[in-house]
Amino acid sequence: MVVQSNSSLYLPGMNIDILLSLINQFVTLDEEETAFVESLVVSRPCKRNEVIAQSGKSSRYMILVLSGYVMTYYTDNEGVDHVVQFAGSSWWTGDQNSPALYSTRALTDGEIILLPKAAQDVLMERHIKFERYFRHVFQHALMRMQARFTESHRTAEERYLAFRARYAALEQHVPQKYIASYLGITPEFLSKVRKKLVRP
Amino acid sequence: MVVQSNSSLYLPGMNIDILLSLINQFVTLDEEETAFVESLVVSRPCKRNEVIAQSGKSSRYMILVLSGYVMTYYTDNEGVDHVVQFAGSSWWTGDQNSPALYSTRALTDGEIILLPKAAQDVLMERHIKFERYFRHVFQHALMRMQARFTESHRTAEERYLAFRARYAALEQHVPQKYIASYLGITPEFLSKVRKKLVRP
DNA sequence: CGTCTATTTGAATGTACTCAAAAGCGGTGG
DNA sequence: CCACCGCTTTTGAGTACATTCAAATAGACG
Repeated sequence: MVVQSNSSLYLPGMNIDILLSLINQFVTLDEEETAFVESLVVSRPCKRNEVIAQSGKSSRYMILVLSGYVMTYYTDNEGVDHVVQFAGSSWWTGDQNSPALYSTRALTDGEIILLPKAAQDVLMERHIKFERYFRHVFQHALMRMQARFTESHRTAEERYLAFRARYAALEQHVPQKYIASYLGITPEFLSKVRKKLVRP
Repeated sequence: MVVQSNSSLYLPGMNIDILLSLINQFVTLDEEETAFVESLVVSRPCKRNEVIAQSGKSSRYMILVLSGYVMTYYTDNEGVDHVVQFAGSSWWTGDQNSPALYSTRALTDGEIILLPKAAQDVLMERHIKFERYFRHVFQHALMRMQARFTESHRTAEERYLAFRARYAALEQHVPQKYIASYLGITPEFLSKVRKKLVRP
């Protein structure tokens, strides 16, 4: 009997390779280093709407998306969620703050790698290559965040068009209300912006 | 004859010590490493309104403020400046992008250390301690930028009150129009916010 | 199929902006 | 020392962008 399924097959050994090839684009790991990072990370599938990491917890992770999409968000004092970042395949997300300010939730079924914060510290401590790699990751995350901040000074319509251009693939998978949240506007207003773009 | 001056005396040798003690709070430099960093940085005074680094240039610097205040800003398509960051004593500023997106300008007379981007790369390449130190700097800059982004969702009045609480010392030295720019509002509106706070 | 959530639509409102003009303030030269 | 100039800040009126609230419609999932 053949089991039919839309979800991709889960093959533990294979997934770590995506992480290794990402790191190897920037530094070259030897056998010991490769084995070391493999021993510290956890690769696992995740289901749509699953909360992968919760704000307020002391357990923090760097999260690498292997397939599917996730979003990282915070919840303000009035209980409203604000999306900080979307992440697709080969993107890191997570939260450096302790306790964590942000939560991460799966937007689609997919697969992720979890690197616990303590394990990341051990990696960086033990091998300079990991220190270098994560310096690179943080440096680029900083630049992206600065760009995001800069964009927030433009109008909602401009931000939406820029979002579309950049994350075309995401729009298929993400409810509009989360896109509105990412853009910093209400779902109602995003609906009006979209309407105006179709027939101005 | 005695020359009178408000500006502090400029003593070349002494200034680097502030940089070294900053780094040594996080890693411990030996003699060679200390000499190496000393050989790569430039310490110099800066004058009010002087442009220390210019956007669009390929020459980029990490800038450490020793005394006085500086601001880092970008200029949008309409020619309007937007303040990204203020920096006071012991704060790093600068721009990782190439070519640079941001400019840095002195708000008061003061002293700064310039670390050219290429020199920073050499430092990080040669000694793991610098790699580690700057990873730490970037990681924290990222968290501050995330916090700044988060704040941008609150009202102008809330942002102004938060700014005041956090940068009380700065308010003395910075024209209101730059504070307005930092807060993402017009100078006119900041004036109205302030008026309302005095007599609501 | 029915229920629950997401999206659309409209009206009223609020927050912040633009433009214009007046008032305040600081530095400079006579 | 004062008067003037340029720049910053204040003030007001009118406007634009985005929100809130309410209700109707559309979609998704069990």
